[in-house]
Amino acid sequence: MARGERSEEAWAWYTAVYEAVQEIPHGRVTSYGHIAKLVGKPECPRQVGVCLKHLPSASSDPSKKSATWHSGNVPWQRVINARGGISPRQRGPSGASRQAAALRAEGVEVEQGAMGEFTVDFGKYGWFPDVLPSEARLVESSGDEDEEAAYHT
DNA sequence: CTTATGACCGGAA
DNA sequence: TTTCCGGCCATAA
Repeated sequence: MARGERSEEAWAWYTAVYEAVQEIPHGRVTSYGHIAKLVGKPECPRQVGVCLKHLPSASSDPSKKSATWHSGNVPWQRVINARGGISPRQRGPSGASRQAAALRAEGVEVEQGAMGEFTVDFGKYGWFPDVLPSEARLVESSGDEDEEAAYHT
């Protein structure tokens, strides 16, 4: 592929990830892997983390909204790992604790293990739709030959 | 230029 | 149960 194609592809990837993250309801959480699956790249959960790492901080100055995506409009804190835990950043624990605090602020119970690791109960707060709500709307109007799968808790 | 390593995951051993 | 491995690709050294 052409070199110029790379950046364009990357932009699409970042956009898809950020939009998917924005669909996570308030007070719920999901995993990197699930976001990756929702955007069509189930084998790239790692790159989801890369996107969030690159997510700029929200500008406290409203007149200076340079970036479309930032921590003010993308609920990055609702994305945790598949084990239901907040992975400790390499850069120090402040990031993880900040994420835990952000989740608690919206009503999510975050427990802390003996090792200082933060965990969330997916049984209570997990959000794992088969497809994005925006896409699910399209499925609704399609043929209903597909039998509704039994869904139990 | 080449390696190594991540805000990761699922399956195999 | 645990550990290991391949895959993805942006960055750092």
